[in-house]
Amino acid sequence: MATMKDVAKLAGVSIITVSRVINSPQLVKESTRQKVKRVMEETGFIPNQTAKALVSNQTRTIHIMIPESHDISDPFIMTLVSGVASQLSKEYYSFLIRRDWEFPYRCDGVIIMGLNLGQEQEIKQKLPHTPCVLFGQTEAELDWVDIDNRKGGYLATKHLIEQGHREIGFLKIDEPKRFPIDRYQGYLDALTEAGIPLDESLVCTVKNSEEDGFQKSLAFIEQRRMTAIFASNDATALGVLRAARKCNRKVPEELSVVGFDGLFLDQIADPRLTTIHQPIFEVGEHLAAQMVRRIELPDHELLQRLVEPKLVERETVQKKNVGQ
Amino acid sequence: MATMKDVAKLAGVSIITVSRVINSPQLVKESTRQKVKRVMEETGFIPNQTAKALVSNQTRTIHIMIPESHDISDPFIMTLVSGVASQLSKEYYSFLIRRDWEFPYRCDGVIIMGLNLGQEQEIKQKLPHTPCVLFGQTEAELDWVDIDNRKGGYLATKHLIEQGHREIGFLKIDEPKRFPIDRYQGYLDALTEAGIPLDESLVCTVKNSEEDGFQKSLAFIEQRRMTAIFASNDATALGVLRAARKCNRKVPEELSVVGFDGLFLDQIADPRLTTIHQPIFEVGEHLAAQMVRRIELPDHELLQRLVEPKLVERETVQKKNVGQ
DNA sequence: CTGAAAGCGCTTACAG
DNA sequence: CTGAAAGCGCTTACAG
Repeated sequence: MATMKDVAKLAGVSIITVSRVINSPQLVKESTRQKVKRVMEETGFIPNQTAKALVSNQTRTIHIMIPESHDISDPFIMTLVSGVASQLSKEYYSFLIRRDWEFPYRCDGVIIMGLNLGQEQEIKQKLPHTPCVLFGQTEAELDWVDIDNRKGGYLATKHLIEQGHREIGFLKIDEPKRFPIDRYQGYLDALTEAGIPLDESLVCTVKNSEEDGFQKSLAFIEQRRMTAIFASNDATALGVLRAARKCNRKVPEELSVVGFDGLFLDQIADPRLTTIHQPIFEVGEHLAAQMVRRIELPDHELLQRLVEPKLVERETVQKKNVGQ
Repeated sequence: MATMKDVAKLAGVSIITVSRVINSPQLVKESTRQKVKRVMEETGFIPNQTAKALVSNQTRTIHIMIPESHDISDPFIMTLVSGVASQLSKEYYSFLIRRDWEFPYRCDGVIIMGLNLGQEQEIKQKLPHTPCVLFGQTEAELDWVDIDNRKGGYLATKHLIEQGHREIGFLKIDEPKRFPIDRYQGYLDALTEAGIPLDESLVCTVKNSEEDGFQKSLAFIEQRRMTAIFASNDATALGVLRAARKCNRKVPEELSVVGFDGLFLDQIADPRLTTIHQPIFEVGEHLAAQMVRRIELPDHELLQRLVEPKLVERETVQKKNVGQ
């Protein structure tokens, strides 16, 4: 495999000139540049990035931090990872998945997901000299990409209101993260806009699972007289559908349901779930693009980007019946 | 960031001894080893892999070749990529996705998928000095991992036969790959075992799409008097379901259908599709594990592994009716 | 516009 | 059991 040394000798120039042709060609006289380029083609020269990395103290490798609590074979994670992989690869950065904070390898930057509220503050201590991009917005001075969860919550609730519903239950995910709060806020936004006062007895806190969605909404459905439920994600929405089946309340005729995620579960639900779709693959691409941006432009202003989710209408929402 | 030089000075040994403690500790006297290890901990020393890579001519980076004809956001590819990423990361190898054969970066090995029949022969010329692992079996002298497609085809057909079906249609994917042939062979195996002679008029060639599955099976369903169809993958099986709906043949009462893939489409089908599930995430893990194995043991014998698919029974197969 | 020289942080025969 | 020295293939002030 040809090295810069070989190319230099064949082109009758010094090794430095070859380096310049690659990294700052404008500094090299046209004719020498042509000559060097020709030799590079003839020899099939590929620069050794490892040597470059050593001298410039870069690795061209990104880590993506996925806490051990998340299953990598989950469709959400697979989609995010694929988006990151796709974009990084286009920019010729490689990456690997990291499951904890201790790690025996260096990298140029870390993409971080799954943080709890407040944990953002520790990031700078844990990774003092490493550029980071977070999946999830924060007040901290960090780069991030996030879904506009508040907008999503608003769209879901507004859709139900437009179908004539006024008694709309809300299942709030019980996790110390920001997204449940934002989705709840969006729910409030839509109610306020429509002049519907908040009935706190229609708001219920659930664990993030189909099972708890089922358990909680069982009691919930029987006690309250709501005509629609907005569940904070598709897993709990599936629980609602099961509970409705058990209570003999037909969906969507007697109960409308909207979920949030739109990755997979919405389509296997029976009936197909109307939901707010999060473009997670794109989020992964943005995370990667911002990571590379930050590495190559360390002094760039904060990179923070909100991605729009959108309503996907399927089979679980219907106009409120007159008798309902 | 501490270097080996710093550690050596603090431990009062030479830099070589530090290197030995890391790479071949058995060559170092117990007491010096302890001393060096302590200093490494105190200084939080992390070896610079880039420097190691340069001197040992390794990159600790793997490429995965996904031809441009494949969409990276397809669930099949996302699952495969995630399996590869997961396993490589455990072994501290990073990776990137490559879309063509020309590539300006070096790597320690290439995982290759999506090859057409016969293309395996060119691999060694295209990548003369790079270890490769293929997704897809071949006669060529190469490492590979594959789904046992013949076994899968056998399981699908046998399941239909056990339900009393004897006129079983087969949709053969029209691609210059090996898997359609293997699945067809499995179909023949099951027929032979049951003593059912092959009726070639029941075998139909289709493009790999829902649309062509629909078009071809339309005529197919009307002309023939088969009671069941085994489609070579879930996309074409969905086409069969649509065609059956159009011809007013109820599935599974009047027509049983089995697909192949079991990644996603099978669950969104209506009714839910009985299919042969391919464990693609695991295939990705095996590909990565074999890649690392080959790199670290270059003279190891050929690494070739067949992964078992399995039948997932859902709603599109029924016992053959007496009148059918 | 071009080049000689030092150095990035490791490993590896070779010597003792 | 331990160390001095060369070298992996690049980049980067510095000089001319």
